[in-house]
Amino acid sequence: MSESMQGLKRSHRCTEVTGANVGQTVTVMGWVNKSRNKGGVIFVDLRDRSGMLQIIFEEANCGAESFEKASTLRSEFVIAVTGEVAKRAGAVNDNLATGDIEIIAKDIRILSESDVLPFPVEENSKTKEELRLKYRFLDLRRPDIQRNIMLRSKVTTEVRAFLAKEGFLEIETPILCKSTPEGARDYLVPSRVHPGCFYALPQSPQLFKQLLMCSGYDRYFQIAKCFRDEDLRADRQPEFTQIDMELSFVDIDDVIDVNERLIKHMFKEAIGIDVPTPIRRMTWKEAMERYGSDKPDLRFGIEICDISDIVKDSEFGVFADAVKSGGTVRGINADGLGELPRKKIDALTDFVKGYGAKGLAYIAIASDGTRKCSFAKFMKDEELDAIVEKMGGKPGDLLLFISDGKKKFVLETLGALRCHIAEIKELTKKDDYCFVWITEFPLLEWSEDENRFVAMHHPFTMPMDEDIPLIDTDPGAVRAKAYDIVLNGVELGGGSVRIHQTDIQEKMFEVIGLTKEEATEKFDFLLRAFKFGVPPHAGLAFGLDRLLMLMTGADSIRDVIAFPKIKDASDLLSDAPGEVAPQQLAELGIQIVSKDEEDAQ
RNA sequence: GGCCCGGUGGCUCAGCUGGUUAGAGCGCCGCCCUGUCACGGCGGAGGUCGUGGGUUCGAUCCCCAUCCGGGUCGCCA
Repeated sequence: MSESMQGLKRSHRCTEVTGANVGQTVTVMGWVNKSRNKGGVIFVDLRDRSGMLQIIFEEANCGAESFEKASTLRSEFVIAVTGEVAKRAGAVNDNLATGDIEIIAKDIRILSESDVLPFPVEENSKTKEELRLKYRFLDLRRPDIQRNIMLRSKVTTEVRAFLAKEGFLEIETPILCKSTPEGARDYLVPSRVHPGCFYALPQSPQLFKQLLMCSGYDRYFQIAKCFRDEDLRADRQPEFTQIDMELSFVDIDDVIDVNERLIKHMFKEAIGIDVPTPIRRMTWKEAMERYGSDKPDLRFGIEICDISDIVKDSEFGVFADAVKSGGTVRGINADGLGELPRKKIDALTDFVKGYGAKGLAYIAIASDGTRKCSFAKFMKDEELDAIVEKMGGKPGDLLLFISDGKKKFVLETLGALRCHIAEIKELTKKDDYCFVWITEFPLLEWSEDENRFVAMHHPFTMPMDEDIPLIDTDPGAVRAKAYDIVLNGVELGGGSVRIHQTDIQEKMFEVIGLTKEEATEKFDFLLRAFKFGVPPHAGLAFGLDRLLMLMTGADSIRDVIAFPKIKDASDLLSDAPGEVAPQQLAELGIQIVSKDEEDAQ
């Protein structure tokens, strides 16, 4: 039985009723979180997005009919209650914001009933994600998820307020775009009017925001949906949201300055955290050498140490050969883990093997100073001493080493191991916010697959002024005016100063092996715009989902997105993607070729 | 595409070396209860152990395949 709310008006959300309202008559509406029937008195915890409020039903106050209705209440019924606010006659509930008051019900309407739930609507759900996502509308009722979603709204509101004050204009860019084959895989949308032609959904508004600079809008921002058809992770969804911005007549420091103030504002207003500024800056090279990552987690130390010099002439072939072949041997000191059982060390070996390492060498120093070393028989004592000394090994420490002919591989694997160790040692507190700017990224990266240099960021990224001459002589050494903002090992955002001079842009295309014709074909509209007066400009984009994940302490961005997709990019709630009618395909001029037919051709 | 983890009443889980009447807590249903808030008391219902095949006298358990979900490597300019 569902009743109408005709003639009723909600006067308060649940937690908007306070002690100041005692004696007043209020009307509240929401969901029955829980009903406790004591026989002659019925307590109902009413819930809405603001929180919880206790309603009390006694026949003497609400009459027989309402009391009878109250006795039928079950979890998640939607009700409207009119009653008088009162100080609690019984014990105060300190766990509730409204724990010292209650509503003495005079009248109740059951606006909607509910089936028995597939899982409880409660905080810290232990329910499998599969089920939660199938019933996402229920999952979204959980107070912790509601707080996440509401915080997300708070953050975007504050971003708009801050950037508007700073002179940014919010401008929308197209969702139906032209496919640009560089970078991630595009989501494609077939065109009905142009059979055989496709739009692409934007991976980011990159080219359009640069055009807006060309058009003189000066400072642009957008809360922009972006799409990438790549495999998902806990922090990657096929559609995600960026706080995207671009500024004219600026250089790196201007972008960093306004964004540090934005970060400060967001963290203060959203979660009450004071972010100290200026935020530390670290070059890409330093981050890689010390932490094995371009997004180092600086909540803990455990820095990487180079022992190549010590072992390059040793009898241990694995180490010596790695150095001789142009590689390196490096280690980290997992201090305090010297007594780690063999099984756990083997687990660490399996961990690095997951990254492709052939093995993990170790020196375990027991608390009495005795060493267990996986490569002791190949090493002279003085060599081992030198290694331990260089790495600051003390009794109780565990020294772990990786060697390989490729330095990048050694650093990245140790970088991952370093974070893994920190997790084991529980060094990563979620409310410890360690920001760092990573700067001076390489402009170019050598691609083994394509046997050419490719742009590390994108081909419009400006080289550092002093490195411009190197483009012709040593392209791999050129540093870019690119920067990432990193928080607790997560790449929160990134950007760059863009090239606005034709000669540098042409050089850039040349070095990545793009002919003038190819460049024109791929980036025609941007290059055309650049002929007609282009201001120096630079920009940055934050991953809003990751930002919220870190602010809320969620383990996955799925917990801060209202309707996320699962690992295979489908949606368990709506069942997207789905097949479409043959008629729809015919209109689009699309023919589905089955696997068998494809093989036959 | 590779590797790892999981799938047992509505939910969360246990189930040893293959033989159990397949259990527990919560939830659900019924009755009782006027100060509960993890309410309480009494009683009750509810399971093709993801699916298919195999081994075996016998499979929730072992093997193979497959589906579903999670993590991760590759991938993500």
